[in-house]
Amino acid sequence: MNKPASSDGTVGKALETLDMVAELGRPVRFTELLAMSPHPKATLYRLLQTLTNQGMLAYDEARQTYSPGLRLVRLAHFAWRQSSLAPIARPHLDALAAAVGETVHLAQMDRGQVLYVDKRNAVDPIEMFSQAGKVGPGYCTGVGKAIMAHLEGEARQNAINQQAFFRHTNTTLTTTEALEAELDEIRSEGVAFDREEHEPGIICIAAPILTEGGRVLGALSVTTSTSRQSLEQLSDLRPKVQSTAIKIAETAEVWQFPT
Amino acid sequence: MNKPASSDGTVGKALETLDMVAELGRPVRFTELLAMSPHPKATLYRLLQTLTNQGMLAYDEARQTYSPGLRLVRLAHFAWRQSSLAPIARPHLDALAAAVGETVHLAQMDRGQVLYVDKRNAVDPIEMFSQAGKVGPGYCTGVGKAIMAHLEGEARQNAINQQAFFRHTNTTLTTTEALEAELDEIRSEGVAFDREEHEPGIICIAAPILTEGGRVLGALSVTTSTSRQSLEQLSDLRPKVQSTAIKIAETAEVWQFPT
DNA sequence: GGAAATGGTTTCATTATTTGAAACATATGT
DNA sequence: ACATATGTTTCAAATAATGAAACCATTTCC
Repeated sequence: MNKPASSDGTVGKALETLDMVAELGRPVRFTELLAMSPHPKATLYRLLQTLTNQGMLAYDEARQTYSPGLRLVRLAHFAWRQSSLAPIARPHLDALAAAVGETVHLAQMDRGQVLYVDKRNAVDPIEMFSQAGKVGPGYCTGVGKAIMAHLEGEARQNAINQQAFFRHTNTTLTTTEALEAELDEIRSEGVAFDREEHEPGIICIAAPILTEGGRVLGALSVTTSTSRQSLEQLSDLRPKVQSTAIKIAETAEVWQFPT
Repeated sequence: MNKPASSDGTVGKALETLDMVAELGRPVRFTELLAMSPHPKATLYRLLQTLTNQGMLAYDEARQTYSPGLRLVRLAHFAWRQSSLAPIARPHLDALAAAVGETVHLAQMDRGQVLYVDKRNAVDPIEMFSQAGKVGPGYCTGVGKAIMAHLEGEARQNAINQQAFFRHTNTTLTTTEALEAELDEIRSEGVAFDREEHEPGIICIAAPILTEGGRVLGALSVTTSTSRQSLEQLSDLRPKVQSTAIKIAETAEVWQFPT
């Protein structure tokens, strides 16, 4: 009886494998996967075959490499429409972006990481390179902290435990204690700031999107660089950011968005 | 020994179930799924549990409903970047859209259906998975026919066999014979037209994206309405559409896009 | 040219997971 | 309280997954 980290039978293993391929972000050969996989050759081979049959992976005959398959794009379309805040938040994000003229992000939490579900880029007519679907760390982004600050009890501990606490810059919070203190602060403050904790020169203000009952659905942020605005200037945007968050929450409530 | 359509063991069943939930496009209750599922109660129950654990489905406690989960969005991000033509085609689509001032679609084939992987809308800018990830029929869209026309032998028959041949309008092709004749025509012509076959008043011109070796990677189209342009006017765009298709193919070749 | 290595695929007896009818819970309505 | 609809758990039987090893096909090295 051995415990392979965490998995739901064969399906779990298959999906873990799919993740491995996807997160590499480039075509991979069988052998390379074998090296990082916990499974023996034959098992991995069949997992990959199954995933390929199913269109979850694409196999390039010529190069003998695997990549994530297009079936995922199709499935994600539905997920994005139904389970993300993006469709609901759209007009509000548009308005906010127009008003502040800076980059605006909309994010939700997915297994301890921040998942960006929509974005407005002030200047260029959209960096269409799929920002939706990108993931980022929770402990050193404005949206991540804003969301975590409003998680309760177990969910919060869970999220905190999943953080990597890698020191990206010298302001990055690198301990659970520091993060917890910051989250309490954010909770009472109502907004979160990213003080160059993820990337030097990049700062943001973020507000949680909270339901009537206090459940956190996601967060949104306005991001800028220290060369353009100071933290103080950013914090002047608080009313706009918060009211946008509230409007999104209200719209979600009307639409009966699942929590 | 019974043959449940087509499946790869447990993983196949799980993914089929995931598809079912996703394609309904709205939250579903257990019982509703049970009705359409080939599996007994307990089996379906556990499949759903597994998928939920894995983040492929989201379960709304309050409403007791399942929806596609956000993990899909995250996975699809990678799929879209790696396995779709969209990143490669981006500048070319931009240019074409600017030149023609009409809606431009980029599509690939996924299991007999047209999968739109990018879009330019003359007016409003795009949101990621709202357009990308959408699927449409193959037999009555310009892109669908353009792609199928350049599939060879078995692949082509396969694609044809997967068509539903539902009569959307009175110009819709509703038999394999009619479609095959049309595909031959398209192949020799080089471009495909949608003559209001899918929606009344909507017409388009589409060109296949072909590799050096004649393999079809996808197709792109310019869509308009009969109130704005006639078929004849649309066909004047042929040079622009075709040269864009060629440029995309060349870029794909340089980038070693997997076929 | 031949040997060895590399990378991918298949076999098959063993083992573990999945299965599903039925019993059990837990609401929701009468 | 009763009935009904819906969701969850049990457990022996059926099935599918496993993985060591053999196999096949290329490429690389001597």
